[in-house]
Amino acid sequence: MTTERFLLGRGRDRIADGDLCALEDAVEQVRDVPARHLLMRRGEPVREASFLVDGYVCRYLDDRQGHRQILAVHVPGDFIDLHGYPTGALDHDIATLGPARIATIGHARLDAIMTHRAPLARTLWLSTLLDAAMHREWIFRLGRLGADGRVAHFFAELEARLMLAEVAPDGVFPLPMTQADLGEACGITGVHANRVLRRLREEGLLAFSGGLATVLDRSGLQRRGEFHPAYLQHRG
Amino acid sequence: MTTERFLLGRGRDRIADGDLCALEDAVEQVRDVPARHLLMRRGEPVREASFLVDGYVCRYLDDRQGHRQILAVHVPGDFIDLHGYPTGALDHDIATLGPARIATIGHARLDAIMTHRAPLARTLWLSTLLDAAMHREWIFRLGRLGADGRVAHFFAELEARLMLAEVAPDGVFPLPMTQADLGEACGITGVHANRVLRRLREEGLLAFSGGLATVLDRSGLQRRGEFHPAYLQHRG
DNA sequence: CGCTGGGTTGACACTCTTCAAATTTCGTGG
DNA sequence: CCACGAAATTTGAAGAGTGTCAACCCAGCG
Repeated sequence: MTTERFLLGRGRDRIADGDLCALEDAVEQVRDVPARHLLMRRGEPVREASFLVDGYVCRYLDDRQGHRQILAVHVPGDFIDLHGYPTGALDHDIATLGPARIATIGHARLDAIMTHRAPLARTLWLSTLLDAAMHREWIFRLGRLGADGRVAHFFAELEARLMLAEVAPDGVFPLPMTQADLGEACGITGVHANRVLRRLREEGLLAFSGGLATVLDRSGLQRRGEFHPAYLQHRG
Repeated sequence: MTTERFLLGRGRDRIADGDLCALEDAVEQVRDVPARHLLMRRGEPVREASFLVDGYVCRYLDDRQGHRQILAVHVPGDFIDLHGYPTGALDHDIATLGPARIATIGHARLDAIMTHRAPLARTLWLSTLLDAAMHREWIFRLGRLGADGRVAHFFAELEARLMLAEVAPDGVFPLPMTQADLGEACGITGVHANRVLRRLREEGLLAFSGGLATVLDRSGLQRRGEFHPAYLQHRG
């Protein structure tokens, strides 16, 4: 991997140029993965870290009847399995939503970075802490909000993250999820997700159809989902 | 702080003796905090890491009407705000449940540990990753389970963690939470938590009264909550 | 063309919340 | 040790929210 600047988004401008180059040089492979493709299975040993260059990826757990609970949705610029670096394994599955481009960095090369580039090491730690912060917001979403609020919060978060990643600055972004997927993220059924989306559209907050999300009223959507973007801005 | 061995639980035996001593020597203060006491407020700068020696502590977010969503419950042996070390601030509040004893280590001393003790640094990272893994289980609990399953999962997790921390090896443990608190952790009302507890007791799975939890049927409780303890055992 | 997967809608059952009141437990001061 | 007040628990009844099941529609695609 040469100096191709694939590293987008999340905190890119907080990383020193030298560290950024080191990270990009450590990339061993960039591959394209089709939609709805299982990337990593729970329990399998992880030997490399995957960085999402383009597309959408989700992590999920299955319940006893095989119904998924989506735990996180990743956007371009995210490491999707960095927590598998210190632990060596994952406790959940990871799959693409739409087609995705993924860059991988072997754990051995991360070892070298960890020992020789302390500031970058801390940045990688921060990245996993941001994941945890988003997990906490998902807990809040599922625990305290009704169906409408959950969906509103979900889209508000996604839009805020895409904005920070400088992917979709205008409130319109593609999202290759079905209404059933949305339900699996928000803890509701696909049928109910449909009714919720209709209400949010009628209220002039959000339109989502054909895999394209359009935020019609950002502050209204955030209010509806009790969404406060502060947790996305880690000081580091 | 001398060599008093206050470091309990979580992965203690995975830490080299030298590193363990370094950590214990870094402790600057040990203090006792009364029950229902706010320890840290969202947004405030964090200058030290807190380690829970004894007692129970919870982290939570408030919704617009001031209702809490409990995000995590900490047991003896947990760092409760290690994620505030790389970030410098917290995005949620932390409070004691019952009376607690807390040891603090200044971030400056952690800096020294991070640079001179790479294996310990990785252990600290692992500790925050275990937090994230528990967050994911809470997402699953709230997203996929009904009220009975959520409460069962909550107690199953707590019992498993206390067992790993070698605090309550017999399935009986104190838990200074009211039924309303339990509801705030499981995303249900306190009234409903009461009815759920009665059902679980009638099914012979769990008894919880007067701040004392008794697991009557461990495997039954785990089945009821679809709880699989694998995620608690990080390989590291 | 017909098939298939996703989206949409309606009717009904069930879970959980809400509100209210009664009861028990617990801490505290007398 | 008792009395008292506050907090927590318990129970009932009614209503809102969500799930379930079934049917139908629509677009894309072989």
